[in-house]
Amino acid sequence: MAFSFYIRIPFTSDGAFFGPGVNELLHNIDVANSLSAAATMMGMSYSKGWKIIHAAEKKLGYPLTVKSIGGVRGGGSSLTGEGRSFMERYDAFVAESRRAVQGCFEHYFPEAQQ
Amino acid sequence: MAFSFYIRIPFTSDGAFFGPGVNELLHNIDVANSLSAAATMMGMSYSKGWKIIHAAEKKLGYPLTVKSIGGVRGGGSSLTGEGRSFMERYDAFVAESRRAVQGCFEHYFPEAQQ
DNA sequence: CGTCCTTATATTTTTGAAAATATAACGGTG
DNA sequence: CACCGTTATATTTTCAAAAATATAAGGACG
Repeated sequence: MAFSFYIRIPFTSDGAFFGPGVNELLHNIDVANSLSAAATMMGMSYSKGWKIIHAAEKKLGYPLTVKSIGGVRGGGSSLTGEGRSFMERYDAFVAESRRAVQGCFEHYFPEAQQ
Repeated sequence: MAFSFYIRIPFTSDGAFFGPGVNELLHNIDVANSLSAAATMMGMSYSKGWKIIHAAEKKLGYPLTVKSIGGVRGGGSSLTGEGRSFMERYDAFVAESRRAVQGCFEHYFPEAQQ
């Protein structure tokens, strides 16, 4: 018996805006330089990916990605400095939190280990 | 800006079986001695409450509640020793985990504090 | 200037979860 | 023995979230 562990960062009380979904999108945008490709990589429709990024940027008040339309290869997306920073900090935050929670879990549910 | 924090404990990879919902149900059953009343207390239909408890007990392989049908006041539900233990340990697990995650969050997202 | 592939939305369709409803059994109590 | 409020389920209905589809615009490039 293991445990699953999700963290989302809501801006206000009206819902989460940053979680594993946005984070994975940012990672994929960083390698593909394309939101379209990033979404496809994770089996997500472009329109959903766009909505997620759009909502996160709106809540944060600053862009996570820079976009271009038209031109070579039709355009593309890449991370802003703030976008990369947010992604990296989110990664570290989740990894560290996970270690702590895993420790708590093993303490309180010893019968669950294997 | 705050963060939200959910922990669920899945038995296998096929989904969570114990989370805040079951936990709150157990707490309410403990004060009301009734699953019906417990569900109502949290704006949940009886049938949904029953399904949640039923699924958790099935996954765990032992009962969290003892039920009686008919008799005084129509019957009722109360916690088994294992049910109370699980609930108490879940409470402690979540509280301790939350403190740790809050610390991580403040470290990585200092701009989010107030 | 027509072709590509992308971003950017709006709109429609699908689907899966939640809610509501229905029915039965049970057993003290008046 | 009828009543009441509960557990126990199965079935139907509602509804909101997700997915799919559609349409437009942009700009390098051949």
